[in-house]
Amino acid sequence: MQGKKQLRRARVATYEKGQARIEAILDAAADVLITRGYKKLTLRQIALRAGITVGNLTYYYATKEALLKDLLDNILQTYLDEIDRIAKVSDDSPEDRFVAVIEYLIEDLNTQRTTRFFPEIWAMANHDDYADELMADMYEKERKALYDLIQAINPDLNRQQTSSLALFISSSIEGMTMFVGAGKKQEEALQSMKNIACKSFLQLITQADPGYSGI
Amino acid sequence: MQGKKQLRRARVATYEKGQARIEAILDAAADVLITRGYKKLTLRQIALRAGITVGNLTYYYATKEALLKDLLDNILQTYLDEIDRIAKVSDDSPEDRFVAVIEYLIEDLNTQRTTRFFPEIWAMANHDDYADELMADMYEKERKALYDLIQAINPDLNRQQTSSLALFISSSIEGMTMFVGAGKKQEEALQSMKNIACKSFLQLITQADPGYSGI
DNA sequence: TACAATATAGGACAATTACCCTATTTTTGT
DNA sequence: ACAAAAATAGGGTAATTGTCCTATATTGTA
Repeated sequence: MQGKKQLRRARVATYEKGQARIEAILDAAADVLITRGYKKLTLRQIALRAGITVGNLTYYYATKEALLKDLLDNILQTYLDEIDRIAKVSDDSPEDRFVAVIEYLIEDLNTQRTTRFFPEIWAMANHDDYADELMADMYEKERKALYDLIQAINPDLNRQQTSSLALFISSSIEGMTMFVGAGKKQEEALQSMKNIACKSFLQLITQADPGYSGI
Repeated sequence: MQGKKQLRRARVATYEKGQARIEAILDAAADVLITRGYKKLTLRQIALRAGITVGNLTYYYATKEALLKDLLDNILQTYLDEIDRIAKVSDDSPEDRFVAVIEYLIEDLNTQRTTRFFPEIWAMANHDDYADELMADMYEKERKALYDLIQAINPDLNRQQTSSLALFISSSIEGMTMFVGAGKKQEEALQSMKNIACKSFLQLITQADPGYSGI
């Protein structure tokens, strides 16, 4: 039907050595993307960083596209797992869990992995359907976690209000990526941002008359 | 001293034709960057879009780097001019001017020029010192405009509090770039975001006891 | 109208890229 | 221990890239 390549994923590595190699390749790719950027994310750079030859690299990933898919899957899943883990700690009150999630997301900006990787993905998503889809999935799940927490804090909010708040909160935090945290000029401002964010978000959620009914 | 190229800017075009050509080149480059992304931003693509030959293109820009500098300067300056223009309308109350700036920034997300261009710049800034510097300058000026408005609304806030608020507000809005507006799934949410943002930001500014004094 | 400056086209170039192919080495199950 | 499978290395290739060069065409002005 279409002229696309068949192999959309990594070769199935049966031996332990092969499995470890695939991990090493993905680690190397992430490292190149973070330190050198998407433009320099070449098979040769990846192979070099992984300590193997290009021939060996293409044995595991027949196409660069397949490698990229695995790389994105891999990294985004890490973040989703962490969000789920934190949001589901049921010991604390909804407010405490909400604050914990917000603080985790903002503190995560202290890692170069986050501050460098996400802008690359956002740019990729502008022109790569797969990256766009995967990113949309991730943020949808993040908003779902926020949605549930907001509902638990203030059940009087309707669906529309809760969704809008989740979207506002999620995008607010993502926006800090370019300004605070690892390697940024406003690095020391991270604590202030946490304080303002928590205070402001909780105020939005708990106030009786939310004047942002939407549409 | 260093082996860098000399020509950091466009050739000085003395004739009208040359001036118009440089504009056409920058327009074409912006178009390619927005529609195809940084990876496809090649001299051949730019020349094609501008309707000239590569030979002619390199006559005006001896290096790709020089073209990129002019391109970034050009686009970022557009945004700065607009922010200045709006913030300095002195007829209205500080609150009204503040809301006008916030609404302008969010409504601007309805243009593909904004939603596509900025993620590309953010990614570039991660690995290109010039892009990083230029971007930092632009946002610093944006925060300065917000700083003045916040101070006018609530003079009781100290420097630290005002700066933190400006940073929070600015980054909050930038974060919406990936989620609402032109070509995004949450496109219809733009109005909700405007409402929530204005309400929330004004609340932060005007409340008597800001518990986010920071460091 | 000449003529010098400016603008344009077209091709050549070395470097880099993703991908492919084949020969060789290493690993594993029997 | 041995054969089959898996893993690895190394080189080859066509396509694309930024830059350079030279020959014409166009323009403004003395």
